[in-house]
Amino acid sequence: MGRTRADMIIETRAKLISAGRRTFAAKGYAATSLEELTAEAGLTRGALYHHFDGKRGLLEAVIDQIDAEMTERLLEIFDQSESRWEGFTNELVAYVEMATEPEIQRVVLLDGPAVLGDPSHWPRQLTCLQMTMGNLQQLMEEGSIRTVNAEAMSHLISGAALLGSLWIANTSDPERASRELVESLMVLLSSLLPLPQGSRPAWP
Amino acid sequence: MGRTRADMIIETRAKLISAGRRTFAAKGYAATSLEELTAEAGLTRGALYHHFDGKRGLLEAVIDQIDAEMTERLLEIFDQSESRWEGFTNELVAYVEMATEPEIQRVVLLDGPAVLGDPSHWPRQLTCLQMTMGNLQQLMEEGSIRTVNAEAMSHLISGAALLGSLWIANTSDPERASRELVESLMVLLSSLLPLPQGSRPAWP
DNA sequence: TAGTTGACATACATGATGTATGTCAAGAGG
DNA sequence: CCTCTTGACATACATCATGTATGTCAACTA
Repeated sequence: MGRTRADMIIETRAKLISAGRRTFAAKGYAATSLEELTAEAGLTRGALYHHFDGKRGLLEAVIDQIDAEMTERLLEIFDQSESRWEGFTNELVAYVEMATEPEIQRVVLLDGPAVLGDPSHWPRQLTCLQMTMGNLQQLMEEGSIRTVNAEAMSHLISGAALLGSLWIANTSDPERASRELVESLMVLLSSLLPLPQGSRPAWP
Repeated sequence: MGRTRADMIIETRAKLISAGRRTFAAKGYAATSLEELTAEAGLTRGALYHHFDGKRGLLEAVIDQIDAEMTERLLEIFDQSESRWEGFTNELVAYVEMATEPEIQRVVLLDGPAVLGDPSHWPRQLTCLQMTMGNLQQLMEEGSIRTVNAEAMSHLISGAALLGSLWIANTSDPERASRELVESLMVLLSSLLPLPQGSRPAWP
């Protein structure tokens, strides 16, 4: 009933990931020293190199954990929505607001792609993005939205949300920016709704 | 008529920026050694630290130069278009395709934001982004598109284009992905066109 | 109880950045 | 034409970060 060995391992990994989240978010990946990161966790670099594949490996683990939390939060929001379309849009709005949090923005959205490359090719690619694409496909099958290429469209939409969040977080009045961005986002998303026959004007 | 001193300086800076473009694009910012970068330019790190504010400073200069070239190419495309709306969309399509080039993608779109932060707050913020916003405002004044917040919308659109390009460049069939992405992008942009009265259905 | 595994710490080698100092040619002035 | 000063660039040095190799001691196994 005392601390078994496996428990210690789990605890150590958790401490390292936790310190990683704090330090990466506060100082950025490049400016983070593993020495002080591990010291903050009450460990040494030896532990880190034993459990993870170096600095990169820790970043991957940190991003995985943050992504899991994001997914959970988004799923909850989706479940509380009335329709699938409403859930889809609510999720995106929530995503934009979440992406304003420094931990997510700095670690997942800025350093992540720079260090690990294209998010859609990560080992465990961002579950949030997959949710967006899945929703699009379901909505198309339901006939709730127009037929488009779900993959391409989901990348466009998540990209819009990403840069939008970056803008919000760095503006002097984030509240106002957030409202304006969500409003504009809904305009863009409205193009997914099915067209009444012939109602769309030809481009000027 | 011989090499004057000012000419040498310009030449040296150009050599450093040129080497920076190559090396940053090929190996990424973090993995680039200033020693080999300057050696490739036939110089030493002393020259670099004399002319630029360290590694960051060189990156800024490199991005400035690339951005200037992008702007030039985009302006040309805009000028060859019939209407402002067509110029706007042509520009975006061209942007997506340009952002597929490794130099632009790696240096400007991945490492740039990670090292220098939010692009819209860069010392000389990306001219391309400003062009998008300017176009939106003009189109709104003309009455060619609906009234939206130009700033928010331009961030959304450029973000969509950015992540879309990232996807294209890392897919196994870039040609096909490019077509699909442009098609989806045009769907999203169609939401900017003015609505015939009451033709837009309420959301389900 | 003794032996083995492995979690983690310590020690070391390598290389990168940034800075301080040195050198030598280009331009200014008498 | 000669000297002095400026500054473009190179060299030398200090610091520090990563990664790896080695060591140690507690936990499981037989």
